[in-house]
Amino acid sequence: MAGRRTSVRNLNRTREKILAAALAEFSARGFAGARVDAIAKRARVNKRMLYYCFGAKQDLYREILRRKIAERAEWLESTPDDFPGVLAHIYLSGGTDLDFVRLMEWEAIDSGGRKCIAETERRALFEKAVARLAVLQRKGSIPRGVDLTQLFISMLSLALFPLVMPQVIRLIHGMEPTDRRFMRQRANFLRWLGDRLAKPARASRVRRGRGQSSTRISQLA
Amino acid sequence: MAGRRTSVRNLNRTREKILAAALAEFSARGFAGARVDAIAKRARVNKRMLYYCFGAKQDLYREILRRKIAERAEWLESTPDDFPGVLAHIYLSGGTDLDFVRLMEWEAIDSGGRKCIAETERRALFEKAVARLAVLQRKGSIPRGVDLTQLFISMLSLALFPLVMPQVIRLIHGMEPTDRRFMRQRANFLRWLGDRLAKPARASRVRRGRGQSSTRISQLA
DNA sequence: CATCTAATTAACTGATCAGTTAATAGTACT
DNA sequence: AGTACTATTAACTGATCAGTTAATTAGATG
Repeated sequence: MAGRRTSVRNLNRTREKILAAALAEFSARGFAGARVDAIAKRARVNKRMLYYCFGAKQDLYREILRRKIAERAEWLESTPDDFPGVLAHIYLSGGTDLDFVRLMEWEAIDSGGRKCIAETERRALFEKAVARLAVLQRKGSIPRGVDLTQLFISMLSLALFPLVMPQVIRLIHGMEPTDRRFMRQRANFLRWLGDRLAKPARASRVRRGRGQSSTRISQLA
Repeated sequence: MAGRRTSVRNLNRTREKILAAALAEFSARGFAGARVDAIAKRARVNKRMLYYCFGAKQDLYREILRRKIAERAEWLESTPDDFPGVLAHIYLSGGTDLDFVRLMEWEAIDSGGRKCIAETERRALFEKAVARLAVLQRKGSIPRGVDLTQLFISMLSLALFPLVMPQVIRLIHGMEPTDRRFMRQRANFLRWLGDRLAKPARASRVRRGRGQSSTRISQLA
């Protein structure tokens, strides 16, 4: 009767183990490359349980995507309100989540153009993010006339690319994109870049003194 | 004796047909997802001929990668010498080659971190590209103190991201990243961005008047 | 035209893998 | 302690796929 922790049977625990294993496997190998047997083995669960809990491989995959996207829903919502800082924040909060980036990459490359998971929600999320840029633009921290859609695409590009193309980072830089030193360098650079893009204040601001974002703009190594 | 074009047997022609078909198939589905039978069918060639001409699937794949990379060797070499223009040029000349971008993406995601094809050549190519940025920096069109490695990574990010993550572009923008109108918009934006990043001239330049790159910086839709 | 080699073919093989079957063991309730 | 249901298991199945076998045919050479 009591919910002892080492119970031999516990469907919820089994479910959680499968989800964790499936995230790892799908992130590593994508849908086509993932092996149901490998997920079962990783989860230390009989293969049959995957079908018992989640139905077909395809259903499990969708569930994993759905959950990861939900987990990242606040990603673009909780961005700081100063423009230059947003870029580095997006990078550090989303562009360093390996599983997330890889799942998005598999989604991009696996399908020729099928409908995405949670399409309407994601579209709404992006729209809201662009709207927030519009606010910043009206407040004057983004120059007038800039195409905000392209700007937003560029921000995601800058934030996600390192984990999307780790081999390119390795070839150019020599470090792994997950290396803490690399991440620090990149965040610094993105702060500098954000500053550059931000509209120079009407008066003679520009040189130092904004506190929030412009700490450490030295870009030497 | 004469090499008539409609000869029933012609190994070179067979080879070319296989290479073209393999590029399409590997670009679309990656190494693991590509089907040898599908390549043969696309090429209208008996499957056995793939093995006869190229050995195993793995060998054919490497050959495709090798060729595409060689084809793109001059990609970063032939960049214009003015800084703001380089970014848009990289985008238009490499970031719109779907097969190329997809092969790089498959390379990124397929392998856990195995050695890349043509690793030393590519490293040298990237090094040279960064060195060219250093020249521009010394000439004053890139601000002092900027981390050129990070800058270069950012340029590739901005140029390649749309084709790397087409579904994101679709969700944010509504258009396909291959759409001519999208490409024009993006190139314009990248010109603006390049201008922004470039060092403002010592005197009072900044407002208009550089000719080479700053044509069309209006960013309204 | 006889012969030899290079190009091409259809049919096969063994491995791998998603999904299924059917039997078994734990748990709750009476 | 019997009954009913739920979770778990091992073993199986049919499809798919990379790679192979062995036979066949086009064309060059003498």
